[in-house]
Amino acid sequence: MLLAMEKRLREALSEHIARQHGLEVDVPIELPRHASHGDLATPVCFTLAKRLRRPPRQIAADLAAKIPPIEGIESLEAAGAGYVNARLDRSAYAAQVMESVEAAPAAGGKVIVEHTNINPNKAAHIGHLRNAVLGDTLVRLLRHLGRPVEVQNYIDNTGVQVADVVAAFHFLERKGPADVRAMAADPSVRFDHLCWDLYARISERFAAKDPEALAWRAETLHALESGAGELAVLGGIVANAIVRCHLATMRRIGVAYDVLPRESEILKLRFWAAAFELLKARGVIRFESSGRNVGCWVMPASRFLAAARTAGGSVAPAKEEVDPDKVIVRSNGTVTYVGKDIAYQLWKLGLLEGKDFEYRPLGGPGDGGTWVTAADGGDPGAPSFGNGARVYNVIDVRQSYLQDVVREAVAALGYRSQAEASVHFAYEMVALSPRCCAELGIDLSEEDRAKPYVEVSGRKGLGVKADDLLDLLVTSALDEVRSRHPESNDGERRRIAGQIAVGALRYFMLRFTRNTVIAFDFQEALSFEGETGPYLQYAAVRCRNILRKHRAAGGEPAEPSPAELRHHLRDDRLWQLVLAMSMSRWTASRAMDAGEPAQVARSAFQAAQAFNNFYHHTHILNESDAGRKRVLLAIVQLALRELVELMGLMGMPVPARM
RNA sequence: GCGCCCGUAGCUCAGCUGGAUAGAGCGCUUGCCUCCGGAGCAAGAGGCCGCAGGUUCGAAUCCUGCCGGGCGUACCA
Repeated sequence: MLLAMEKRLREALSEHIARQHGLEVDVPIELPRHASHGDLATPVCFTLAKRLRRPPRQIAADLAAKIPPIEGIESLEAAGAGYVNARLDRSAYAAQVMESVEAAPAAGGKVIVEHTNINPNKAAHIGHLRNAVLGDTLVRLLRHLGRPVEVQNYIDNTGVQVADVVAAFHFLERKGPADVRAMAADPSVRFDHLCWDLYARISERFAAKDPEALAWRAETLHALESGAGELAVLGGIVANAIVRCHLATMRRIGVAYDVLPRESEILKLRFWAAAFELLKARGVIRFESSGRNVGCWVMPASRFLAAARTAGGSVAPAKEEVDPDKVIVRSNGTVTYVGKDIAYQLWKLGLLEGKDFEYRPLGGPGDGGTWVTAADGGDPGAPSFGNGARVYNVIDVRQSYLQDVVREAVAALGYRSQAEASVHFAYEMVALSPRCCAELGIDLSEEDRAKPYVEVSGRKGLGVKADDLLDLLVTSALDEVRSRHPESNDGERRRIAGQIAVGALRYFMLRFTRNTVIAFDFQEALSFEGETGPYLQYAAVRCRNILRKHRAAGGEPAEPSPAELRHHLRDDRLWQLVLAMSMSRWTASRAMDAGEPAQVARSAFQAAQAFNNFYHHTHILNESDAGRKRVLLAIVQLALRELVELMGLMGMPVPARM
């Protein structure tokens, strides 16, 4: 509704300016910070002032006086040094907002969002949670705005990281497929947590350049890539079991996927071979017959380094030993990670002709309708995936360089518009605060101690596991619920505690903007007071309590008459509340334009604050004026709808009570 | 060296793409339950928006240069 009014005002102003002054200008509309400045405002007269050579205040006054009436807008007035402030027709606006939810605008082409992408060799940690929450919120935002979305979670089941854990099982632990399978199936063993420790153990050997361990790794990696032998079998067991663990963890926080494209199928179906031919044929990569990268296929730096491009071509290496060209195929003929990623990106964009996966249902407990790639023998009834009009890769900012290479490779192949439609949805890492390290009992190196925060490291086993954090949140929420609801049964208390834990976690991951490093701290993450998820949930629960009590007392549905709305919305406080509780679509749209899910979090918090303030100042159920009571109850319903909508965008559960 | 990001209240962060008097949470001080649950509300103290120039009607926001910090820059993923 707000979005529609904003649009209407913008169009009316720009039309009038075009007619009156013959100027085509962008009319920025903003929400004034102070209620006294109206409901919507524009500073457009400041830009007009220059071109018309007249003082902005005069133009504003002129505009406000001469513009024909706009439906839904009660008045326009010049204010300040040259603003035009608009006041909405309160009762008309409120009546519309209260009666209907705006339908989502028309959809565009399919959007693919790839997120989570955790190496299937150990438990998920807090950094992965940020990725999944950000990705999932992006998905919810897009769907809310009417876009068809496909969610992909790429599984690198043949990479070094899996190989390392497989090597640890086989060579270090002397476990065979049967043993590992049994461990993975044992409900008393947290298999992903076990692998976390095992991975850290064998990584120590690699870090020490232990030649024996390095030989194990090479042998295992080779076995995984060829897909033959006991090590390969072990690899399949480990990766599949860990993927199940990750999906279970993500299910706890309400994150699901449409399809899991796997590296093993990409290898078997030879996606890379097709991409390689394309890259060679179109001269995107070249074979090096001399120099540092002799025997490799490389992508010249001028292709992807912004500096090199703007400088007009060749890159002058600062030092001889730095070669900015990117190796795509190694001198031993194997393809690098970027190469594989280029092939995968091409497939996602529908540009890898003649290559496609087959799929089968993931199956198993709680598969949630997820499909997984199959090299052959796929389900003939499987949907088709890939071929997106737009692709978001949710990957942390440290991968920017590689993502640039992938994108520029797509562009260099001649697919400019598809490259434009490939978005690296980057975010900063989750690191550990010094206090967090101390609480985990980690003794830091001299070097790390000097830093403001320490990076999570799977190799060092340094980090906070996602499940552990969730368990802590649940325990903490459970204590709170127990003390508030001594009468309710254990099952219900657990359910509520779970909802609070998820709400707290998701809000925490979203309240920081994408390029803020989160220095993780238990005290902050476990807080349920102030700007937190439970604060929002509690505001919604309050709405529900009021409405429930009203119904229990035999109250009528809250449908204020137009006259009642007109009368009672003269109260600025009530009007501001109506306005604040009708912004979700505007917020979603702004957040999407800015590519910043944190704006949804912010906005939801502000809505909850506005409601809580209202709640404390206004008694609703014992209001004696029947008309005013209907208006107040309608506002409560509006607030509930708004809060549920915004929390839904963030994937936060809304408890019935708490 | 080069590239990207960050520097705003004691701490953690917002700041709607250049607009009106720079905001929130935590912490601190002080109030608020005869009333819809206090996971709350209200008030207060706390700011050379890293520094210096520049652009303009107007700069926390844009440009340049410094000073701090982080991350990249692998024939690892």
